[in-house]
Amino acid sequence: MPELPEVETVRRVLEPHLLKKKITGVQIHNAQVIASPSPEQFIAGVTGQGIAAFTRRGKFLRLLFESGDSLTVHLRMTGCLTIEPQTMPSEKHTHVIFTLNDGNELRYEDVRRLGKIWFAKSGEEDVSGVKELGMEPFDSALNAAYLRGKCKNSKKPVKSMLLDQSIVAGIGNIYSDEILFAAGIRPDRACSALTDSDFERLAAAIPERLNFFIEKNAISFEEYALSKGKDYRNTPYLQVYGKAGEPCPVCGKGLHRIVLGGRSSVFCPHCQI
DNA sequence: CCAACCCCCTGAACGC
DNA sequence: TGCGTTCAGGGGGTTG
Repeated sequence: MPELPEVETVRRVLEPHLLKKKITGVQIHNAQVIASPSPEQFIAGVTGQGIAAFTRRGKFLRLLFESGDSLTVHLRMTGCLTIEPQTMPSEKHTHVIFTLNDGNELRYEDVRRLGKIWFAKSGEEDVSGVKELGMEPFDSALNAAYLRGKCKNSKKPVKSMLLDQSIVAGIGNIYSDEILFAAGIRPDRACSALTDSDFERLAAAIPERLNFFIEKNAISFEEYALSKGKDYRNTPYLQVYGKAGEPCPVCGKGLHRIVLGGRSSVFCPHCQI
């Protein structure tokens, strides 16, 4: 379930092994994960490209090529990227393989095939959805005033606001619960009912919590490779997500679970107001 | 404008 | 043992 901290972990782990490498070939085992263009155009476009940068925006990853063309990946629920020697057999759910010029392969694996990959020529309109994203959580302009401006006329629950990628990019169901717990705000509070103090605590909790989990996720390339890119090590540090019925780590009273917008939400009715 | 649903898709967990 | 149901949820879509 990659959200921003997991996606950033993938970026940090793989970046040194991708920069200045060249993609010499592409195999598509399942064209379903190629969002655009056609598989034929995708292979023709990606083959021969030199990798200049590996970046993240929200939950999207992007390989920027020296030509200015780019490859954008969204892992959704179960997607993962690995770099493995060409000699290592690929997994059952490996859908796309990019051959690198150093004897390795960049592989995209995705059990549920919900993830997507886009190739775009330089200057071509971006259809991946990246350009619709809101502010990065670590942007200094993400402050109480920004959130208040997005919220003042909305009766939506604050949790739905956090999950809205066009407001803040990168937060999913796990970290929205963790952020709201840290900020002491109930997930079902209406946005328009939040006070200035609530917005201050929320604006502080967003980068603080995400950065905390990025740091807890720190992993070496070797460990990452051993776990096939599936080992995220921050779950022991979760305070409320998935812990309905368990005692609140602060007050000891039972954590509650409600459903908001079809999403399971766990919170402490005593600590979160 | 919004909420409430469906869809994609598989595997784990659970009830009988 | 095995079969059916439910749940997990990111993001796009449709309907009321």
